Amino acid sequence: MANTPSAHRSGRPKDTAKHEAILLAARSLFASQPFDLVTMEAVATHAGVSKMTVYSHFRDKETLFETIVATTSDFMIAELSGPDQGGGLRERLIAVGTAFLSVILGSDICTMAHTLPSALRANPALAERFYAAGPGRVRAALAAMTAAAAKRGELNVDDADRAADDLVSLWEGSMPAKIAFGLAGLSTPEEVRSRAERGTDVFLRAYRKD
Amino acid sequence: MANTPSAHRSGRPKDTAKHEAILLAARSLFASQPFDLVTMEAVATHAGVSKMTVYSHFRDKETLFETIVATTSDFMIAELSGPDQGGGLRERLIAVGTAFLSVILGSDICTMAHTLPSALRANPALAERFYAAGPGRVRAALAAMTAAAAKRGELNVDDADRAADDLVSLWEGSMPAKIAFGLAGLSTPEEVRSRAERGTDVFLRAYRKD
DNA sequence: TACATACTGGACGCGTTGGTATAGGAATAT
DNA sequence: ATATTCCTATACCAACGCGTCCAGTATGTA
Repeated sequence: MANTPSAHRSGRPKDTAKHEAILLAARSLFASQPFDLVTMEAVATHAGVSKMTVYSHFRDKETLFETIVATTSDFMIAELSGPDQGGGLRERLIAVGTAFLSVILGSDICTMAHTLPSALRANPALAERFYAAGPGRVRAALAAMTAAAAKRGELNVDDADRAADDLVSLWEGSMPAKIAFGLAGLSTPEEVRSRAERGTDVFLRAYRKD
Repeated sequence: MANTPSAHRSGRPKDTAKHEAILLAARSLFASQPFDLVTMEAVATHAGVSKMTVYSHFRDKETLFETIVATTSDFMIAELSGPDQGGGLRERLIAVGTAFLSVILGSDICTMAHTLPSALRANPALAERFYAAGPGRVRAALAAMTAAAAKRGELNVDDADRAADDLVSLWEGSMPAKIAFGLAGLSTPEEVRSRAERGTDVFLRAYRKD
């Protein structure tokens, strides 16, 4: 667990600015390279802090990494729980798709999310939590939305889970693979929006009630 | 480069069986864990061979890894260059999809293909080659197929590249992500076939000429 | 002021790993 | 038979990275 700077009885309190600087530097480094290549020395240097200070705020490297993952996971959940209600089906799907893609393709999380799995072969529980908080959560929500739309007669879906799978796949396209291979960088908000619209339209062409 | 066992002028020739054993062990290890965690000692032990023998067959760790990647890449190309001609459009697409998915989801390549990118941040040329030999090659072939089908009036495609992207995405679904996160293992041939058929059908529903 | 805690900077122990050196034994071509 | 090359086993080196210790200094509370 992290040593969150809390109330002290006496003495000099921990510098919360340094705490944040360490987290920021660590996030940046973990996002740009796999776990094993990130050195605690680099984290300290990048944060403008002594290595001992890093160890004073976080017990060890794994604890630091877990803290980053946990806060990132929380951020994803917060991002995705926003757009629930809205106009028509197409607009609602595009809104969810935009929120999802902006996290997956448009933030510094994206590189980390794709270097994470290979680094977490030894920690499956954490990987599962990460997946559940991200793509898994979105798919579940989308399955519910498509099922409801089918009940209203707007869509023609046999299997809601598979339909949700298809929709997410159409949104993402080949971007995750390209990012994982280092052949694509961060997407702009315009690209994200465009992908969400196009994927949604293709999805509706395949699943529309005619 | 690999020291392929070649003709000798005199003396004891290199044992090709050991050469293969080293490659097999290395492939298995590189497939199950990222580059940095694979030790040459483990390769030697796993191959039932002395560490010195490994270095006698391959100059260093990177050369060994490159050899694995190159042969794997060649294997992908060979697998995918098979199904070109066939019956109707749907059958041809399903054939290509099955060949593609059986490599991506059904062979030991799949785990390596997803641990590879994070290990190759420092070697973009190799990553690009690997991508081009796999998904890139399929996408190019599919773009040509869909463009031809559109010209024949069978499909309604505005952008052949994007259509190919959509088709591959529908084939893959969430499987690459799940594999990367260790939440899914090798797929059976039946699952591969099923995914190829379903993805193709959804694609055709979205892009059929009506 | 006195005390307690945070931070720095460097040095270091320890384990791991890539790669080398060496010595002895085994297999094969000539 | 002999030279040559392969293979093994072990010891060894250098580099690296995590985590710790320590002495000194800065900065807060009581």
